[in-house]
Amino acid sequence: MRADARRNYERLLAEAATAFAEHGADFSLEEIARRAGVANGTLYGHFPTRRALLEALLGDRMRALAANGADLLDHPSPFDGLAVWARTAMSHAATYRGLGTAFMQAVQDETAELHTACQAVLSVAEDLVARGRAAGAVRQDVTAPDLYALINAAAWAGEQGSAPQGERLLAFGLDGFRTPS
Amino acid sequence: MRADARRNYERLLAEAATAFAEHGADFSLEEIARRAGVANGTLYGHFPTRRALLEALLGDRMRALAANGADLLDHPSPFDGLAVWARTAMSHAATYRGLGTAFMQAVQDETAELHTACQAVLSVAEDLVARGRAAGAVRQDVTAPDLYALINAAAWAGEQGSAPQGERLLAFGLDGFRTPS
DNA sequence: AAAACATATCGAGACAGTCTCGACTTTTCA
DNA sequence: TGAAAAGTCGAGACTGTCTCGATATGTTTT
Repeated sequence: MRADARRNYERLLAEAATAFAEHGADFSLEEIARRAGVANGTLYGHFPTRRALLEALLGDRMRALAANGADLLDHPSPFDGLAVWARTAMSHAATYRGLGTAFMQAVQDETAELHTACQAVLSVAEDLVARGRAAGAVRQDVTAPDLYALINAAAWAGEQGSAPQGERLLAFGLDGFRTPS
Repeated sequence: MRADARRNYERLLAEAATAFAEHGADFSLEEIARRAGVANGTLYGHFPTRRALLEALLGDRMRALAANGADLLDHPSPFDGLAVWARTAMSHAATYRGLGTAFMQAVQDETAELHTACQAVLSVAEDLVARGRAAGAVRQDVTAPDLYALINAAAWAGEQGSAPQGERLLAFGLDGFRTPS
């Protein structure tokens, strides 16, 4: 990769990160290019789609999230392990406004840049849920997609209303996953 | 209201209803005007904003939903009354893709055309939740905004994934609202 | 150091959408 | 019938997405 290309690439990522954080994940790409001091064709050269840009920004963190979930399979309480991970995952999904939507779409769209990362997350969710079910702490009818949907829906609610509202929703949902005593 | 104006108004509403149902609530207004055989200025004359159009399409149903909730205050089981209403509310919010978002925003934005209708719905939610709490069927820390957020978040999840996924999320969330036994 | 090559960048332009506004047309009713 | 009121039209200003050929820049070779 040429030196100037690398420079522009980094600059674009940096501007995108702050713009998305402040204004949501559907902020104008044209404006991001402008802020990075680059023509918009250059932006599209590096990131053919908005999702490619998101993958570049979030891919590592998504993979870290999957790893973190794998670690929590050792947690003394299967239920708490799952709950802790779910809260972490939700705060990831709340990094930028609009991310929950992107994650829900990416997991279904094979061609999405984020697809692989989302699959990894879903697979960890499956492991955590399976462990909870096996331990009798989680209802038998709870599935990994349920957990994934809950996490993203709670993040979405947090974006729409207030962050605490999202957290409350997650907490109630997780309690709904519990085996009734 | 002039006869031709009324005709155009109705025609626009009809086209909007089918277009929104098929393509979601952010379908092009320009295209709706075209389908109604009217210039786009005419559409904007009748409905200054997209939300005004949504209010015209959904206002009555929202008010009916509030009335329905009031009736359910008589339900033999406070919890089931709330649950039945929540399911109805969710299927309302799933009428068009993108509606959950509109409802969440409308309840906060005083100037939104849907604001009053959403307030009415929220107020019924409050009554249903209060009754459940009083009967000991619903956790003391559950609030009307929690219920409203759950309904719309579940509708959102249904849009993103599949409708059954949305219903599952609602069911788990409602179970999370239950007083633990 | 300059030529030759590969790589990036630029920015105009095609396209779609939102929204406004002044010129024009239709309805209404006195 | 003919104003006045009411409504409609559609061009045009604006923002955004995305593409592509001309141009410029960095890198490698001689």
